[in-house]
Amino acid sequence: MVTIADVAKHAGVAPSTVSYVLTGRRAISARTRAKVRDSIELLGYHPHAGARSLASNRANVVALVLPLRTGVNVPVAMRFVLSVVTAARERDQDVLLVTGDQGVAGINRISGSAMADGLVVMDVEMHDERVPLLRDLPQPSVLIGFPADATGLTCVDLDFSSAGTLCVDHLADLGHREVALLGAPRAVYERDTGFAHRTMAGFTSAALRRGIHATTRSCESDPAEVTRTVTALLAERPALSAVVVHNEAAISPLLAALRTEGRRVPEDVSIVAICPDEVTDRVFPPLTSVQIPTEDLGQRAVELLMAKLARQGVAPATLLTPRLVERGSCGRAPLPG
Amino acid sequence: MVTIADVAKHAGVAPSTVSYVLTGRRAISARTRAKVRDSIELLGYHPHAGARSLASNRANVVALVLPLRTGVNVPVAMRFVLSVVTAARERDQDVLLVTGDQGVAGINRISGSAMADGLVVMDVEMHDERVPLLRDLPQPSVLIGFPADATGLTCVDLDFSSAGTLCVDHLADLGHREVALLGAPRAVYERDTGFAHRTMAGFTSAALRRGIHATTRSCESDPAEVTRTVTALLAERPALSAVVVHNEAAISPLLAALRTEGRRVPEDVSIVAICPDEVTDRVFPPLTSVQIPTEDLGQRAVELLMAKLARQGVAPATLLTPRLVERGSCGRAPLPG
DNA sequence: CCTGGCAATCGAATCGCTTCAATGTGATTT
DNA sequence: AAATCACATTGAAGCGATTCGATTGCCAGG
Repeated sequence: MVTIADVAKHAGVAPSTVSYVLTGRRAISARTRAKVRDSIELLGYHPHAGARSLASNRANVVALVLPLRTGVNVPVAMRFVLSVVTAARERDQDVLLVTGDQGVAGINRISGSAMADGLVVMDVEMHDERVPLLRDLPQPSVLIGFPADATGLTCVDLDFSSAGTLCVDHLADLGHREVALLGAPRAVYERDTGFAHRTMAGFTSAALRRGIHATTRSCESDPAEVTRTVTALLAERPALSAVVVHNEAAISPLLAALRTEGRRVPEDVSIVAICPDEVTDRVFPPLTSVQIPTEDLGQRAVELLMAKLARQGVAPATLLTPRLVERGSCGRAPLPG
Repeated sequence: MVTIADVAKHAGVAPSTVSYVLTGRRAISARTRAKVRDSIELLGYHPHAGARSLASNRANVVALVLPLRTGVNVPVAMRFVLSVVTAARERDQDVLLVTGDQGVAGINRISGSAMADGLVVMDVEMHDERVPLLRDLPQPSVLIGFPADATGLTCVDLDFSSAGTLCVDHLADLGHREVALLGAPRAVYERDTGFAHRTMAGFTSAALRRGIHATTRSCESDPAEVTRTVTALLAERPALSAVVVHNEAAISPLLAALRTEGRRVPEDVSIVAICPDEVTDRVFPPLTSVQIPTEDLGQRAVELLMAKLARQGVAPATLLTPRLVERGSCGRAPLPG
């Protein structure tokens, strides 16, 4: 193994000088810097991560805590993971993957052993057992999603309440008088997941304000279940003219079910999806949607974490404003009767 | 931070004794062991990962190299990731996630800095630029998938060639005379991915041997594209009575397209899927399938890696035998005409 | 010519753990 | 009672980086 001493010897300088060239924490003359860089290149030197972390108290590793619970949409979760990894790498951090079942014990282990300098925590529930723990961890953390009590934490999320509102307003503006929300699987609501509840709250309160009728339904990811749910919904609410779908796995089956029932989109039923952009494009017809900016959220989370690591103050809450993109799956409400 | 010295003082022993209790590398009396364990518990001690890795040359970290290329099915990839993480944790290893774009540079960095003791490499191509690199890395590695030249490497995979054969034999036994393979997206073949080619080879050679007609088609993941591909296929091959689908994303759209075309499963068309079990259950009708044992593969990969780390010899190639599970999507071939 | 100040570089201590040679301690054998 | 042995434990030397105070060389100002 090539050590810093080898590089130093080869370049004819002291080890500390090599270190300063690498970290840039002290001024080093251009000549020396070049010499050292050359030696590093030539010898193929990589600093030993363990040694570095021991000496500097910085591991240059971010832990990504990802409890893949039932009901979470895996491709969407993966988009977050990718954006976090990408953003982290841009800042010279590596990513340690801590998955669900490890839970609180996993966080304790990672934190206690100083494997990571900070944590990004995904899939946060309203009453998450990890939250009190994160609050008094020595390492900083950023949550993607909001728990019920976010004091002392840094959280990032889309403003799902506004997203719900935005959908209703869009549909109400088009004259719809009766709308429905096809939500996440039941399990997601039952464990009190913020984004699901908040969307629903925004949705129903906006409907109230606009004086239109709103139905909400949880919806499993199994296509057969979706079909059943949709069919039942259409039967129960004959005047229903628009559906907001906040469940990536339900989108295709929903469209198929409507086709089977002979309802055209958007002539008979308007649809707004709340999901990442990539999903809406993979489907026919393309859906008007409120975008979930996974890329952006992951990146923000890492940015905030880095800021906290640099002991800069950061906003405790970052709520991204939702944007509705029209793609033609919404039309004016059909005349009653 | 609680250090090993603190624990030692608290337990009234030498630091080295604490270390030996932790690693079990030397006999320590039951009494001392208990004392030390208590102190560890009481003080909430976690060994500093960096210090440990520096002193012992072992990071207790496995790097998972996951280039999420276009065409790979994300949920399936995630199943592998989960099984690797789970298996790793059972062996007290953590998992560092190295994603695609980092490629060769990423592997060099991880290896050079001794961040990980070994690598699990996914999504291996036939002519993968990472392969020669892995061959002379100081750290051991295990590939999930086979490159063209696997000498000097340890690889794990399902025997996809047999899987292709198995499907054809099953269908031929049922009297089918003309079958088709709906494969991975074109990009996957173009970059010479082993599993896709091998399935195809097994499929076509078995068809040849059984004297039945075989068509093969690559197939994009976009549902609209799938529909197009299927429709064209049915038009071109009017006598086609069975389809083998080796593309998770194509399954639902395929079934939908057949329904649209008025072909019943299995009365008019028999279907065999090659995919993880979870996929076949989420679909109606349940599909007869050759299972891709993601769980098993991930676990094997980690097992092999651990064996290599322990300097035990391991088989260079592990090919799991495919199993076909009947679920009722295959029937006897309809009589011609 | 000496001094003060600045920039660049060096040397040594330090981080927390593992490991190995050495030591202590009874029990067993001679 | 001395010698031997196995077992349990200790002390000190690293592992490879960072970091801080000290040192060097050089130039401007007096």
